[in-house]
Amino acid sequence: MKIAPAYTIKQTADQTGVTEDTIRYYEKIALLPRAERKDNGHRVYREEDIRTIRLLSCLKKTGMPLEEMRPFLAVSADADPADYPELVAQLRHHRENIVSQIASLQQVVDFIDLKLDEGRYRGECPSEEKEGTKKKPISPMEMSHFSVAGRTGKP
Amino acid sequence: MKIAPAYTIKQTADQTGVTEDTIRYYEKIALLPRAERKDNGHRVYREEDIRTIRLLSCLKKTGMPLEEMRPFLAVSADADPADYPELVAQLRHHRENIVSQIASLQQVVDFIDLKLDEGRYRGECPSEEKEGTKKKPISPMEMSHFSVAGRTGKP
DNA sequence: CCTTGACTTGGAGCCGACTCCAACTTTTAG
DNA sequence: CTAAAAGTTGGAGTCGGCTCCAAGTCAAGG
Repeated sequence: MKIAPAYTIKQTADQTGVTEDTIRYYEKIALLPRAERKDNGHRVYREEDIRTIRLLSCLKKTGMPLEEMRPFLAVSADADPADYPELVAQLRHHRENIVSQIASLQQVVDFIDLKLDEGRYRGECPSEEKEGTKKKPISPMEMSHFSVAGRTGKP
Repeated sequence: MKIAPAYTIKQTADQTGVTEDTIRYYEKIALLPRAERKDNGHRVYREEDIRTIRLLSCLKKTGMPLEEMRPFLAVSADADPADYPELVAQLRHHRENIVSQIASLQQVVDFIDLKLDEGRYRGECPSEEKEGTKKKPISPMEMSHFSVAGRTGKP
């Protein structure tokens, strides 16, 4: 039998980058299962809990609302996903979302790169083309957004 | 001179997937520049505006707070980024964030795939291993999160 | 024995981002 | 001429996600 290392809420907070308050909050709304307690009532966390919290934190960074994280926890927790076909569907659905989010993000990165490069070798010629006229035929990878009105409400 | 197509706020909302209310709200907080008006006071949007709104929407999906989007608008709007070194720094900073977000998301996708596969060819043997025991040595690409306690508070 | 510190709880308050509303004007259709 | 549709404004309300108390418990140190 090996000793399972245990952590206080503070240590857990430090390790995950999620505040104690937030961890308690997640437990309150049952996003996290009720943590095991010591005799004195203090919460005890294990490695797995920390991994879960990190997963939540990671999902959160991607803008996912807490409610949508529940399916992940269900799978993460114990479940054999195959037991819950509905859950599997949800997961697949989320996978799609995330994949398309990655695409979105990649576009934003491209956008930034484009803008940064653009600035780099365009030596401040007084461009006065009024509006909407593309200044330069940019790479085939334009894809979507960017480049907007000249009317920015500047004096 | 070619005719620049113009859109109502409703059309704009439809095209961007952002509600009219939200568009007005963005204008109110000056996240969008004050839209041009017709004689009757109605807002008029152009292609560029629509692109901008889509960019906002895209950034929002990634969980970015509205305030952090302002630099993007500045660049998107008119600016030669090179003129504003501070802005360039911000952009680079955001680029980093986004790249690491992509990595996070990729991990989540891997996580899902792993879980889905796991379920696929594990044919429902009555697993009763109590807790935390990894059921199977999984791929070298474990990387981070997932797999959590068996204590999920389920009846 | 008393303080300090790390924890507990319940609940209040806060901020960001909408979302909804009432009151109003204008345009279009019948 | 009236009514419906689509817009305007300012402001209030809502909701998610924390964040911050106050009051209390317990454990160890001086």
